[in-house]
Amino acid sequence: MGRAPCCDKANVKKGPWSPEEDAKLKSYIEQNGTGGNWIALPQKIGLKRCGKSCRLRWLNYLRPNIKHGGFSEEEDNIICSLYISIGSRWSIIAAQLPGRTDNDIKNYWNTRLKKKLLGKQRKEHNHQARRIDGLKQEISLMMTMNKEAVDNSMVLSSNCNNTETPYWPELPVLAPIPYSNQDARSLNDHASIRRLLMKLGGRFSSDDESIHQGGNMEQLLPINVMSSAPDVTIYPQEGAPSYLAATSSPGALNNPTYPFENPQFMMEGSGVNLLQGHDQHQPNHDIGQLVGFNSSSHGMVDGLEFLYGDELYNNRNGGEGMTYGDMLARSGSYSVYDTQPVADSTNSNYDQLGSSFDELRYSGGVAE
DNA sequence: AAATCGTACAACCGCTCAACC
DNA sequence: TGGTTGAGCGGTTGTACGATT
Repeated sequence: MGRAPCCDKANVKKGPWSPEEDAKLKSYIEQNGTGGNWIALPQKIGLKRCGKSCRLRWLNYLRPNIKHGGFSEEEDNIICSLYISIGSRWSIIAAQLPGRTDNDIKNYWNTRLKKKLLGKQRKEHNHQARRIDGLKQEISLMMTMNKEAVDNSMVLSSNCNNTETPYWPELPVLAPIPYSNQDARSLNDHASIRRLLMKLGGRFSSDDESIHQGGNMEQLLPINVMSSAPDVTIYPQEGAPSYLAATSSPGALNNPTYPFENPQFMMEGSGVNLLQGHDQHQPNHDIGQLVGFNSSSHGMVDGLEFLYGDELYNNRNGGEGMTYGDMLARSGSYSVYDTQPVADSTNSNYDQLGSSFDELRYSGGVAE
């Protein structure tokens, strides 16, 4: 039994709005406001439209000071930055861009910005494939370097459109970030894009994917992470949900108030590693030992085909064994993890672990 | 010139949340 | 306290239009 429809679908007009309809709606709202009831509004003004449709039309098109198209570089950067930080919460992103609507930004992201980044990513992948050997040496070198040296080797750019280096937008996130189950749902769907953004030059940590897959960080096996670059760790304030803990982007290092002006958060300074487990002194293991890449039980890399290239993706689907370490090496990304071994990939915790590792500890950004 | 394809954007759908009764 | 309802949100679809074949 579904919920009752918000209006009589049979007597409601759908499709594009006519100028007459626009004029009716606009003039009424400008004179009387919405009256706090969108459902009743169309009847009041004699429009054969659903109230939801009226609301959308007003918010996305008729409202004063709405801008359409012509996104600036700065707006691109803000969108990228916020997407990395909070995912596809378009309404929050829109709140940071005066005159832009969530729908507009969503469309812009899906039709242009995402493709722009994907195109760049493909270029990078081809380039990186040629330096795999060197990369492996680089990884072991990096592991022995002190933190400052590693940090210096990271090329961080504030420009999304920079085609020469991986980028990480350095713009501050200004919005308070409310969180809800609904938010978690939406975050899941764009995880692969965020991975792309991470790979393009930054690091990102989030446990949201594990949450909406039914996971609970406290239920997971201890996971320890030793990141090779300084991070800022955000701790939820007492009383805030534990899943609010997140590691900021390197861009945050430039902004002492990053990432959220949100009383739910407190922040410890740079150079603090993300420690999600209990024992931070475990030896480092290749995560490939932990997460077999030929498992069919979990879509750990679903959606990553564009990130790692078709060949890689096909290998995985073809059942060829490939470790996560291999994947990292081939993709030109690397990470240094502390983990607890998992004996069996069919373990019931596997799904949770896979997604959690994937989200929590993916890091990228190899300096050219 | 017609058909096909790709892109951009408007609009719709279904869901969650919160207010209200 | 539980049910109902409207608002708001994000994902998806539909369509117009320009580019390409």
